[in-house]
Amino acid sequence: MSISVLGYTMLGLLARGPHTGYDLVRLLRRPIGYYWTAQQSQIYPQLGRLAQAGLLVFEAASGPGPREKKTYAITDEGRAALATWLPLPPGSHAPRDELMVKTFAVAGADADQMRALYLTMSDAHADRAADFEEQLANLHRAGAHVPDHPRFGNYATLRMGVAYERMRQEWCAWMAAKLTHPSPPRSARS
Amino acid sequence: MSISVLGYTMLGLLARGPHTGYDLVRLLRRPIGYYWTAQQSQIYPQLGRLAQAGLLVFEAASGPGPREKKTYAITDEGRAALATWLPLPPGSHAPRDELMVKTFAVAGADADQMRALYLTMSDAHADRAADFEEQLANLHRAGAHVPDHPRFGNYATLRMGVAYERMRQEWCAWMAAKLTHPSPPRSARS
DNA sequence: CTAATCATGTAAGGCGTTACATGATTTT
DNA sequence: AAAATCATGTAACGCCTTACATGATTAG
Repeated sequence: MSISVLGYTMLGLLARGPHTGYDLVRLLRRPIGYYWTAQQSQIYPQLGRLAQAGLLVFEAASGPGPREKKTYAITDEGRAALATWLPLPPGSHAPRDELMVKTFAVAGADADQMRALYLTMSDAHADRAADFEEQLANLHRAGAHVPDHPRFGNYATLRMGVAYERMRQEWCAWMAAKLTHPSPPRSARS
Repeated sequence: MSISVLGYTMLGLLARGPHTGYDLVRLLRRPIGYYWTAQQSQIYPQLGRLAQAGLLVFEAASGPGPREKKTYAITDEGRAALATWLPLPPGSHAPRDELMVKTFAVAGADADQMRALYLTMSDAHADRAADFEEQLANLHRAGAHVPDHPRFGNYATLRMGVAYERMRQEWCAWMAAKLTHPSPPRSARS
């Protein structure tokens, strides 16, 4: 009976305005998708559960396909449930950082190959940081850096994204440097 | 048939020396547990699968309880499988950052309550950073900052831990400051 | 005419969590 | 005498991923 994090995530999205399930799939990609993801197949059953709990209502209209198109809107009960959940300390979710697992066991692989991995990851994080910074600049221009702005949530989460990607990029570069031979391997010259 | 990340994590641990399943449960807690976790109930079936694949072998001895105590050791095939997997780019795992979900929907809750949440989290991250820094200092003293050291993997992952906790702490403090009233609410003095 | 977009669902299977179950040895 | 530690497993349930299934409208 209790609502999952995905349920609250969707509630948070619908608190900004009514949407279809299809809309939610798209809205969950950016920027929330950087922090929580869900497959399309999870959305529709979850919408059903939230509606059954009275946190959402929907209006059905004839849709493009064989089924009806349903537009969901949050109810007062839904808003209340969200407002109760938000200030609660987050439950600790299982960390899943595969690169750190590899790093822990780094001694078990070839150093040059591992260095290449960290260089690749460093570049990937740099690219992502640049992307996030651009989005952040756009939001700033739109005034979303002010807490009262309706998209301040987007701004704040993206700020975390930038900080994270930069930190990660630096760590990967540090790691690659550590794995660089102090004197590069050449033909033996005693 | 393919080996899960947990399987490789356990292989990485056993690459350092033979252990029982019980040992692995403990070893998975620190520092790997900061980046990947598993329940005890996952360990034993996984050990069975790895042994069946020929990546591990075990010696059985009479144990304290009703069952035999099995000590697992990595095989050459196991070492080879690990060495192949390590330099591969990590698969992207579903992000699960509940605090960012809450942040995205921050407008839906009372600002003072949310500020209290971010302050609590800021303190928690500061404590964790201090803990990690102490562990890191101990490893440094033991010489684990050198890539050839057998516990360099511990050192490198902890370094990420410190950077992460500091970054996170700063962000939480920033967020709390943002939610602080520019002029605190008093009795109206028009 | 073909492909993409809009739109909603179901089914099978894997992974992970919580809880249950047993029992000897060592520490308090 | 009680509690913690050592030690290995099973069962039920839920969440998530992958894949399947349908079909109208719009864009190229």
